[in-house]
Amino acid sequence: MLKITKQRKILLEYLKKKNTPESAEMIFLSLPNGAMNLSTVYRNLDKFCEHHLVEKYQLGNIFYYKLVGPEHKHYLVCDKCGDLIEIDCHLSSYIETETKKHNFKVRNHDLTIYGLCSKCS
Amino acid sequence: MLKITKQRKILLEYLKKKNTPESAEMIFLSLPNGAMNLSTVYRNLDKFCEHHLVEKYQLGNIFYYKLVGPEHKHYLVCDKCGDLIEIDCHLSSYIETETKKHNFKVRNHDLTIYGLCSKCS
DNA sequence: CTTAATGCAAACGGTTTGCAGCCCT
DNA sequence: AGGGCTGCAAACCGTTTGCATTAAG
Repeated sequence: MLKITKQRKILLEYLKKKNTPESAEMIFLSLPNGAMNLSTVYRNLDKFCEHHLVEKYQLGNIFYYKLVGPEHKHYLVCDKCGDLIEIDCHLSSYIETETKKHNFKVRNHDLTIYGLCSKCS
Repeated sequence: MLKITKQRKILLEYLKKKNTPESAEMIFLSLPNGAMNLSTVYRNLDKFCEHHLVEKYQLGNIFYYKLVGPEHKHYLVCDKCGDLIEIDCHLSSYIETETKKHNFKVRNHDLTIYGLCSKCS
């Protein structure tokens, strides 16, 4: 089970408010000074992932974390300003037919669309 | 324009044979000993990307490179053995409708499906 | 009590970069 | 001849890890 520590409460509370994918460093810098160590942020985010409380994405070389919501989502990433725009996932039937062809047992999937947002284009 | 050097010929020839996504290191290790430096592999792969000869993917912390083909493809990635299985992309209409909603100008997209391949499950 | 979580600092590893010399054109 | 390309080694940077200390159950 997951021990409830001061740091974990702070982290979960933060993630609950900001419900967009955020990097460990973004989170760390947003927290009150000295709230916890950067490695604690990393370790706890990974712990949360193990317990399926949080999902881990990857954009560029950076991992982004987000509380798992009831709905699976994807993101439009702006090349210029880096903004993330959430879109609904309607891929289940496509993924099912394609993976069945290869007898592949799906665990997860990840779609990212790159381009320019309305402000930047 | 792109200067034709010994190293670039070797690289392109290699990519042409092996038409699956490969990491810089995989490529480097596959080349005859001393064919070129690792940083030359990286620099040239990136150069090729700039010139749209090569596409750059990202799986885990590693970049994969592949000669651009006429068709856009996606990959099933096996959690266990790391194998890549190519599937066709049928996402254009989904992406078009979703991005139009947000006035987003698409440059590229990337779908990766994780799970277990037939051998490993 | 005893086991897991934390802080700190150092390591990691894939990728990038600075620089001197070399090679295409 | 000159600007791009290469090799080498060092830097980079987000992430991970080892270890001594602290706190949760």
